[in-house]
Amino acid sequence: MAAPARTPRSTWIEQALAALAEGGPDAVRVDVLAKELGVTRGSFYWHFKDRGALLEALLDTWEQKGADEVIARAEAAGADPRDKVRVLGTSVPASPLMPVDLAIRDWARRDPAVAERLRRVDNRRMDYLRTLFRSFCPDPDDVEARCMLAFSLGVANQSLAAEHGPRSRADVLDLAVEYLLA
Amino acid sequence: MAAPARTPRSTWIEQALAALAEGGPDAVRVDVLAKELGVTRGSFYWHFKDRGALLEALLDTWEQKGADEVIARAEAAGADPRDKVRVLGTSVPASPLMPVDLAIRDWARRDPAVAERLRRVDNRRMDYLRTLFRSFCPDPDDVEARCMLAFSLGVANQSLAAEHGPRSRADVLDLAVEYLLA
DNA sequence: CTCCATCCATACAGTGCTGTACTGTATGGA
DNA sequence: TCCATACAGTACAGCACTGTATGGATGGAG
Repeated sequence: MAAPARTPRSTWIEQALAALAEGGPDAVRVDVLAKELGVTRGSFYWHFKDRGALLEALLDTWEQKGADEVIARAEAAGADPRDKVRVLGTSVPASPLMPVDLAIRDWARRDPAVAERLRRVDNRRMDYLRTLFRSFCPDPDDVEARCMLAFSLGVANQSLAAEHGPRSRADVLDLAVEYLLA
Repeated sequence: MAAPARTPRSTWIEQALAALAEGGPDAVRVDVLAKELGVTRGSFYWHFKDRGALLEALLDTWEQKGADEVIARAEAAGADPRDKVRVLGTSVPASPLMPVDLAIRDWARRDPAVAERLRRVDNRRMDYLRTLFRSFCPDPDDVEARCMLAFSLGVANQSLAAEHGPRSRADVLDLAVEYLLA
């Protein structure tokens, strides 16, 4: 048996995801991560060919669980598709994965390979959303419009700095979701 | 009279905005801009104290015209507030300022000073949106929900990689806007 | 014509990061 | 006991970029 890894690959990837969430891909620096993990870069270059390989690995893990985690949480909400949408409305903005998501979205704007991954993940999410809305909304155009609005709401929420007077953001989010479910 | 500046401050700022739009704040590099402009950094350090000063100037100019330009375009659309919203729906995604906007939005997530500027601009925009929706929508909760959705749509549109089958993105955008105007 | 302000070039020191080569070191299996 | 595996440390070369110091060049004001 091999000795248990002291700083296994997955640890580097996790730390990289955190760095990505905080500062974007440019903040994913090998020696910064090494310092945070309390080791030197000697360890890193045993696990990864180079910095690019880490970025690839990071995107791989994100792409795998990017769509599924959110969908699973919604599915756990019960039978009513409207309830599932409501759960998405409250859990998505609060998710710790959201900052990673936003960073990758920004990254995708300038890296076609990342854009391609994002396309796949977004399509999976959008397909799921459509199944939810279709179940209580007969007109396909209407479904598409509401899905687009719902998805936009989830994505943009974190980025919007606007305030709402007496209302909290969570209140407005609820109002918006109910508007889409009407 | 002084000789006309060969590479005036404003040129540096414009180029910096382009770089920001393409690669985020980390891509705003003094010597890269200098090469693009065909001069050396000697010129830059005559106009600006350091790289930080350029970033500040860049944010200043963005903040000034960030809200007003979009609003002006909507106001020029005629008298009907619904038409103004429609104009926003088609002109905002196509605007060349949109990439800058998105880059700043991402930047704001990690820089409180940028976040503060964004807050001011977003509030100006949101206030304007509210006046539009209020004119044909009596319930304040409803106004807030629709404004949030409309704003989200505008912001998220560029970042969403999802596809819509037979429909084009522009089609879906139209559908969504009409849904909000119903 | 001369002077001064404006603008740009050049050269240099310094920093932060990458990647590579090489050298330990702890652990478990043969 | 010896060796291979899985890490981790050290040292070095190199690159990209920053900021500074200094020295022109150019053109209008006097």
